[in-house]
Amino acid sequence: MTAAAEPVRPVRLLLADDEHLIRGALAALLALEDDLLVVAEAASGPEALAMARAHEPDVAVLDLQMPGADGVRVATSLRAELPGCRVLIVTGHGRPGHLKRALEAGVRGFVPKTVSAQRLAEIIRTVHAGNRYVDPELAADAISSGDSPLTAREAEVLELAADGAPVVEIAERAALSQGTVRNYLSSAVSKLGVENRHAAVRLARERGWV
Amino acid sequence: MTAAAEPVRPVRLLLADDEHLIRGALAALLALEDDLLVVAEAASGPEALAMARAHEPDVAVLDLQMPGADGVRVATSLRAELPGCRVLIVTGHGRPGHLKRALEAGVRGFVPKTVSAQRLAEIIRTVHAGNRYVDPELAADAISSGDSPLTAREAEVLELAADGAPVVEIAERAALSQGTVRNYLSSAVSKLGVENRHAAVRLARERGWV
DNA sequence: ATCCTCCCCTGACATTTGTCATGCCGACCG
DNA sequence: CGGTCGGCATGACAAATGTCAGGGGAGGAT
Repeated sequence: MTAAAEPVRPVRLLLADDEHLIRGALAALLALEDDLLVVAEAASGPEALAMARAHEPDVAVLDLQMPGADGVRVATSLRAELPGCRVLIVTGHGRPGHLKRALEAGVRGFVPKTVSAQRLAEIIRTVHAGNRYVDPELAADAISSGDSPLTAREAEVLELAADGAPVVEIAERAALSQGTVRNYLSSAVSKLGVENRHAAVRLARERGWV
Repeated sequence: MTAAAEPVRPVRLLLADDEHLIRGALAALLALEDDLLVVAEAASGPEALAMARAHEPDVAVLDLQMPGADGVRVATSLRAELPGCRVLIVTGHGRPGHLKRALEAGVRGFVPKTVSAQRLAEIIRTVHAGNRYVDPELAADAISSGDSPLTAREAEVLELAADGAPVVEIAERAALSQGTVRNYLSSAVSKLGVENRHAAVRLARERGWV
């Protein structure tokens, strides 16, 4: 484990996760790999962004759920500001919609936290080399969930219905008649094959369609 | 860091978390402490129970959300089978109700994953010494959220309503008239000060009242 | 013992939500 | 050009949900 014999420049990493315990542990484990170097850590979305600007890492390893701005949002900003920085998203419970949003934001890797640290190190190298990596199981979920069958208005109305607001309020906010709102809701419910609008909201959220 | 000079018997730990990445990292970090020894790991509730029976650890460090049986359920079983084994629950997003259930199950410690590894090691020692430790912020949340204002039946009906089932079905499963079911739902809604039953379900879940 | 309060339960009524038949408009195709 | 299809929009009707007034019983307080 010497330096002179290894002229390779290490991969510089940014680690962002709001759970100190995990972030610290992860940093310790990744530090064991000779070719990886953690140059910055962050506990929130905005902090991750600031750290990235300051340290210009090669790869940013971001947790999906963080206070301030989630991993995907950070990735979007990073894409614009630091095009050379690859983004790898790590997540606890991977919902199909997140993966889709993430890929659209230019994220290069997407893995659940169930992988081992060694595997993660490999994936970091893969991503750094310019390749993509998404967890096969999450990918399968995303593909099977497919594209949204909802029309623009249906999605809009469903979103307004998300917090349990009554139809009158939705109608007002969407500048529609109550009947029309019910119609879109009903249509969404039948397209999604669920019992009522609340289940529809849940499903659409899971699939990332709202 | 030698052995002969330190005759203390290390604290034997069981680590249970379904996220391999985190569990592995945690094990590595805790291994750095001379007086802590990870003797078993598990990725699910039942597995944690089996491991505990086999290795009889001094302290079980359990994640709250695991497949099979959650941390609190495991703690309950452990309490009966291995009274000498202290339980410490570690959780990502600490909802007030969980803490209450955990303490009732005889858990000795309850901390969020935002603590540092060093702090966790200290807390493990605290718990092993027979003392209790709960994260101050979580404790404050739990106290401020208070006890459930719902009666037994109200909670029961609300739980049956949780997956969006229609009233008729709830009435059937609870062996009540539809009117009664509506009544309990309505009562719960007004007690919780929310708009409709779905919001009530969400709130009650958050507070741990169902 | 009697009152009072709280919980459990019910049916009738008003409101909200879900479903249906229908019309309008723009896009695409023959 | 005329026809057809899918998205947008509406109101009338049926079904589910929420609200109300009230009756019966258990347990604690006076």
